[in-house]
Amino acid sequence: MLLTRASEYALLSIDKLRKSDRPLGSEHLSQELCIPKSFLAKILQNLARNDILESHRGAQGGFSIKKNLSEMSVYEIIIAAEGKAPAVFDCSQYMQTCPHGSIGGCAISPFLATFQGKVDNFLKDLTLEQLFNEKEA
Amino acid sequence: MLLTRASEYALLSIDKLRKSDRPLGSEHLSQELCIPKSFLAKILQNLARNDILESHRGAQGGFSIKKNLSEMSVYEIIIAAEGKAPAVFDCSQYMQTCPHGSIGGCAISPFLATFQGKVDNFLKDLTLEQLFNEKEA
DNA sequence: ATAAATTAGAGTAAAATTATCCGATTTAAA
DNA sequence: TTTAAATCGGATAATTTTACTCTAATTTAT
Repeated sequence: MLLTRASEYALLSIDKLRKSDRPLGSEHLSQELCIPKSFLAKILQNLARNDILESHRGAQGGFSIKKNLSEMSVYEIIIAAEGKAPAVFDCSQYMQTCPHGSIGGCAISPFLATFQGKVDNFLKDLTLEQLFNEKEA
Repeated sequence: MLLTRASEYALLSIDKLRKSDRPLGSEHLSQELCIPKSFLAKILQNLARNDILESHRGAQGGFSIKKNLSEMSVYEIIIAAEGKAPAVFDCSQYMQTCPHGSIGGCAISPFLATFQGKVDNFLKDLTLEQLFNEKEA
């Protein structure tokens, strides 16, 4: 409900790209990471469309990192990779059908909205630099 | 990959139970919350098995809250409701099949483990009391 | 006793994710 | 300017996960 493989593949690709001084193609990345090529290509395209990566078409093309890692939050990677904001719960589907309305949506159960907000803040504050550079405990 | 409706239903049920002075049955909760009865019953059972709720069998039975809200973390609710710890990514599936091993598991891509750890800490530090009582901004 | 309620597990249906395919377009380099 | 490398995009198929159902047994207050 929150993160799928698209985000995982995105992070793994970015990790490879940040270590490379030249653009890497989806073919190359898919082989090294053992990710289906066409699927990865689509994810990389999404990242490029959201200004996280830069795409270089044509021969010797590929993708390279566009922004500084410290300026990239996990939150925006997820949005780009999955095509939508990470939703903890789908808290809008009930309103119409539930007569009592006691479950209905984050508006009526505000603590769900509180939860979502806390998750959002957590993901927005978490930069890629933190992920990649942090020493393990 | 992280949270499903089971967790959502668990939280909504707990919110109802905390406001009631007597046990509420799965039938009652399912109607008020518009959640399928059999499905909810299973979730409540799991919560009871993990000492989050107390089950009262027989006539006039139902479920009641066992612990103090300030002692319950969202993390343990999730584990009880979903039957397993919340995994950000399934970072162990590659090792065997990927010849390069460059993706393989959190051990080889330690930043995935870092990410998982940060999410775990976030969820463990978040108590139900915080969720239910916090004023919205 | 009886009715209300939990307990348990297997099985099914629906939805989302993951992946593939194919052709078109772009572009660097020979 | 030809060629090959690479991205792009839409449709669709396969797989996995989630969500839910059904049936039946067990427990227990009244």
